[in-house]
Amino acid sequence: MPKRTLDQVRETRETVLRRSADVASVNGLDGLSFSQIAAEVGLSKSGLAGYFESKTDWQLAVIGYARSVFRESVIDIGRESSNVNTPLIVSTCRAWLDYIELPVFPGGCFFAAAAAEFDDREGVVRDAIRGTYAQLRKYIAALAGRDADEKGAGEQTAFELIAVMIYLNQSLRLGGDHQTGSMARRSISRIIGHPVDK
Amino acid sequence: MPKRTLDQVRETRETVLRRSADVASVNGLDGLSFSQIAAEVGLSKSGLAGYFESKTDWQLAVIGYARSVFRESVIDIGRESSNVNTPLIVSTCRAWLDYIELPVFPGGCFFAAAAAEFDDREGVVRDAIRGTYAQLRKYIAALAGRDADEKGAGEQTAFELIAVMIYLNQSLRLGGDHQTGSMARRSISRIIGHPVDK
DNA sequence: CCTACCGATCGGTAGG
DNA sequence: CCTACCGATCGGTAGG
Repeated sequence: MPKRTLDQVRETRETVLRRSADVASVNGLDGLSFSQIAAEVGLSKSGLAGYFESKTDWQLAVIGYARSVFRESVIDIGRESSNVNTPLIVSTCRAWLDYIELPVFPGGCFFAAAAAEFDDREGVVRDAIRGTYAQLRKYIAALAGRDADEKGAGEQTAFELIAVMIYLNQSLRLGGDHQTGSMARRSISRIIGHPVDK
Repeated sequence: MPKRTLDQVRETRETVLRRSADVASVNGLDGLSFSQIAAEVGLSKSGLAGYFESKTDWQLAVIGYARSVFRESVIDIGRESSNVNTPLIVSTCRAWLDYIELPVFPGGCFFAAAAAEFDDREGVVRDAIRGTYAQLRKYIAALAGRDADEKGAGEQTAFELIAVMIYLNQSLRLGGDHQTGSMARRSISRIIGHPVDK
């Protein structure tokens, strides 16, 4: 008979992953250390490490968790707030702006940070980040391609939208630029052909 | 009488900074370690550390060196290759694309990597990176504003250009996307109102 | 510019 | 899930 129920284990794991994703959004996925996160969630270093096979396995689990946060904060909210006056691409861009500007993760967009950190290192972590971006590009391209004239216009729109979102995120995190928000909104409105301001 | 001439010291320092910038473009500015770079340039760890007051001072020197590389590779080449058929904004974008795609630094754009790494950490390193972006934005906005109708159009153009360049860089480094180059060129051509392909 | 060292921290494991 | 340990590496410094 286990000392902790399966639900308790699941809850601890959830707490660990949430805290890990928050820290990784600021310090990077390599900036995660077992000892630091363990202290923050009230475990011993080895107690925490026991939840994962290795640091890489831990990083993959954190990426999976961050993906679920992005899905809930951007994709799902975008779907729920679309209506007859608000096409899905517009409501999704609004949820996306909120995700970046709130920000949902304390270090801003988790995937912008993770991509820059791992984009030159081969391995399963980079593969997971690449897959996340590929899936996002495909989803946004499908939304944008619905009311497009030319073939390939959806892909082009998705490329430009992601570019603006990444630079908006970087500029907000770096600080010192008070025009960023309005310039990003002007670009997004032009790219999707619809005002993005509420 | 010093054992090494001032020119030799300057040459060693140049070698150290070039190698440091190359490594930092891949592993990040925090990924630099005295022992690793020292071994690569044939110095002892303390021999290398003696060139700088601290690791932070070293990172600032590397940023300054990377700035000179960007200036020579993008700003200066852009100026030299402008002519009656090629506005400065166009030739600069072409040099910029080369800087990213060659790539000049083995890890792609040094400043895209540095910004993502330090954008959440207060201090002189972040300040230096922010200043570099601010200067670039101002320069590009001035180029783009020359033949613009509206006021503020130059700033908007600079914002969108940098966004596309950053995402082009990220997508190339992450790999697996064969459309990136042509999509970036299509965006850039539209943003500056002039075909960027040679 | 070198060797030799400092304390701190890392990921990981042994053993319970 | 804990304590206690491993070898490796870090930035930095003492002393020459």
